Amino acid sequence: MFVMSFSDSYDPKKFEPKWQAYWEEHRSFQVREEAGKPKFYLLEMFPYPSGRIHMGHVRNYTIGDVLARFLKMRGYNVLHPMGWDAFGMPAENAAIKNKTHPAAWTKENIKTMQGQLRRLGFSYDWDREVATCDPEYYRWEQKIFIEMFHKGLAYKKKSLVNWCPSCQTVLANEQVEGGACWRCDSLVEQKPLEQWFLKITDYAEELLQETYNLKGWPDRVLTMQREWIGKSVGAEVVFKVEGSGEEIVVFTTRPDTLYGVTFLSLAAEHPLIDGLVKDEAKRAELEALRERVRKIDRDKRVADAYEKEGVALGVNVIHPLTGAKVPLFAANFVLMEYGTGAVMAVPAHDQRDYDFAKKYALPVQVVIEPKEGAKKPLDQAFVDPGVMVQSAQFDGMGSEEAKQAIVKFLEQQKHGKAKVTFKLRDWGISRQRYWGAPIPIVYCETCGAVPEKVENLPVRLPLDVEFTGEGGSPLGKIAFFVNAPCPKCGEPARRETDTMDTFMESSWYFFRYLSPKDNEEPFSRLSSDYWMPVDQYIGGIEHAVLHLLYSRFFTKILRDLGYTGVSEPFKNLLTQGMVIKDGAKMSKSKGNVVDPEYLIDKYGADTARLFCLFAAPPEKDLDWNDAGVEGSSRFLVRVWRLLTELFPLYRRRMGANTAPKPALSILRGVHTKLHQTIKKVTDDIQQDFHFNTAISAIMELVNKVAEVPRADWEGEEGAALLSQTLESLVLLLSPFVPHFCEEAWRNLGYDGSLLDFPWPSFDPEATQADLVTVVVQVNGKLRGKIDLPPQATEDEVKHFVDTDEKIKAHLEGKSVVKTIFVPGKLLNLVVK
RNA sequence: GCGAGAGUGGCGGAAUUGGCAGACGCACUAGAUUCAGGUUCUAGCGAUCGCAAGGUCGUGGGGGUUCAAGUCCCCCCUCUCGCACCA
Repeated sequence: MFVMSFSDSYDPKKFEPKWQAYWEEHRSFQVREEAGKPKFYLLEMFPYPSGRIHMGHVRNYTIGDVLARFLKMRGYNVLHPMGWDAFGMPAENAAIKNKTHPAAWTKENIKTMQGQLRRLGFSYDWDREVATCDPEYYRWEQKIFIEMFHKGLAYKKKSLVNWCPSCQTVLANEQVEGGACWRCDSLVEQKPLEQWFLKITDYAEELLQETYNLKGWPDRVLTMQREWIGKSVGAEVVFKVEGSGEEIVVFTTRPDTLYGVTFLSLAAEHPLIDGLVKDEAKRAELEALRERVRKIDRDKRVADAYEKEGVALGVNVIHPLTGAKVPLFAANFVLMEYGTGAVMAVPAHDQRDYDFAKKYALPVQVVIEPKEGAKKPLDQAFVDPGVMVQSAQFDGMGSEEAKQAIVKFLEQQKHGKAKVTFKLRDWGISRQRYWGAPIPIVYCETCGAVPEKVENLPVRLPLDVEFTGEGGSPLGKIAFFVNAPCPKCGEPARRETDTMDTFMESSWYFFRYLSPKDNEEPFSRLSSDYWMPVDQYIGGIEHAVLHLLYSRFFTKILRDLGYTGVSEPFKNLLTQGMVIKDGAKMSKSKGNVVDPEYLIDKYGADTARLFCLFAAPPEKDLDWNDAGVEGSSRFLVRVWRLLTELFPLYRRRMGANTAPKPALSILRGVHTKLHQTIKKVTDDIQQDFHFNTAISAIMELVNKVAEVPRADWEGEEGAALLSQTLESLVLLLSPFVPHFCEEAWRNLGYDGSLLDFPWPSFDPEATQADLVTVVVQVNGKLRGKIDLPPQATEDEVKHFVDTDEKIKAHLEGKSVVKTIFVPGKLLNLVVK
């Protein structure tokens, strides 16, 4: 039924589609829970269906595919799903521009991109495919939202929010980068709006603590998350305003400096200011300050670029411990969003306060001195720990120790308390856009905001909508959507017209893959208990604090709602580098895009895959190089030709994993190299994903095999080794270039797929070469080399040295004072 | 400014515990095959001195430890990324 032959030249077009169809028909990558096998959940970040696959996708998914295939051959039950992050703004923009519908546009793109992924031969279980715009997907998100609402984890609040004027919608804090929109780079404005929020701050401490247990994540991602969460331990201190009942609460991380407070600074927008300042001239001055602060916001704040300035409010506050009167200022460097929007100023021990005090000639009161004695005069703030001075009963205490002591004292005196502050804010998830999952809430005159009944879910996004491109969500204009009965009292009410942030969908899609067709619940607990957590997650670094933080948060929510037993979704994370060409990230605007489909057409999918893997290790940026692609293609042609040439000598399964070490020296070399290569490829794949070195090791093996004269393969020993070598070679290459290897495997005479064969194994003893090069150095400089058995002794190497004229020349007239011998490596003679 | 990472031929990149720097590939050069080009094959390919044998230098710069440093320590420079007045 098949021909044992390598008669044809390498022509990927002829067999790549055939093998894709084979895997499909045989459901080669379909998996289910199996008790007998170790499980491995391998996940790559699912794409936004923008229209076409780009090189970044090819790289990301090829990296994942190598692992998936490798692990499958090593006996793991590998879950490797794929889906679509299908809601989002580009669909809406395209709809307006091209007079189409976001749903149609998205569906079309998914179809195209799915075809492209298939053409690359990725090993997905397509039966688990998920598209987040499917009502059967977002239905469960709505249910989870409602459960969060009931637990007080989803709530509505009016506040200043980030508004992108170009996207015409609100952005979460995580989605503002340097004051600009993460998607379109427009400058973000602040706008007061009523919005739905998720209480991620309830999980701030756990999200932070767990970062210390995520051993399989890159440090830099964990650091970014920790900084984003931004925990500060300190205290709140209450200052009474002189001549008024008002109190001002400040947050400080330096309670040890409390006796050094010489004034107080409020944020320009602090709500107490208006009540405290009656003077018209002062009010005008304040207004000018606020205007400048707003402008700074717009121009992106750069710490050093703006001088500290402020307005004296003409009001004093009372120091809670000393009773001293200290003046109150509004200052441009105090942020309303952080802490309490009010700061106690200690110029001696905080550089900002010091700068401010110098400018306005305010007193500087030292309360901590360095252990080695005070430096006078102070020309900048002293911010290090030291010894307490001028601090009443705390004098002489170490400042670190005094932090706690002073907080304790404040608590006793009821002037303050210990306090922990986070930079992390609650996650605003309302979006004033159409193409997203509806927020399942109905507003009723009498009952207020009421969640939709769970049995009525999904709240479907209406598809019959006009796209005009004019501001605002079109949902508000659709009467049959907006008008809904109150789920509680049944009276006519109005539906929420905002949709959910699309990061909601991507925060739990990896759970939905576990039972994607479940119509009882979001996903089954059983499948989650079997598959979760994701063993290896692969994707771009750009989601370090967005998607990856939200997903961690959602997982904890799902745990607390009883859906899963895991607290962290991703055990190991690999962040792959970008694809660079001509010094810049590939992008349409730069005009340096290479279309993957063009590559497949020209060279075949295997070449495209091979180049992505060979050009750089996964975590580094990949520098695109058209000539390099040629090289990868050439390598495959070369291997194919080698197989074709050697095929007549090949005898199937003759020494498949047992070929003994031959007597002939050149074959012994191949035998050693083969075992070394199996070891190296295996280690490189599973230890650090360094596929580039794995591939170069295979290239070396191929070079070695090609050097052997044909006649040397002909005896029994040679044939056994040839059998093992060729079969191992094909199996070792198969995770990287699967179509090539399946076809080669078949040509070698096998029916079916090589996926059913085990990964080659090696004999550690056989990796040891007969001879190793021992280096001879004189005074650390290389003077000679000799090939000797690895166990050669120092005396044997010295004996060689005595017979080598070149080395002897360097020893002429000198005496050896010391020798260093590293067996199998080198001999270093130190002479005088 | 703070934090993290990186700096190795013309290029992408390799180098267990410190032990032959430059694996593998690309580009390039010469030759062979073909002869229209391409493909393929052989050889060369860090710099420098030398006819050669061979020598000297060489992993951003400077110092140090060591028999031996790309690798360890100290100082400096450059680049990339992240954070950016967070009290």
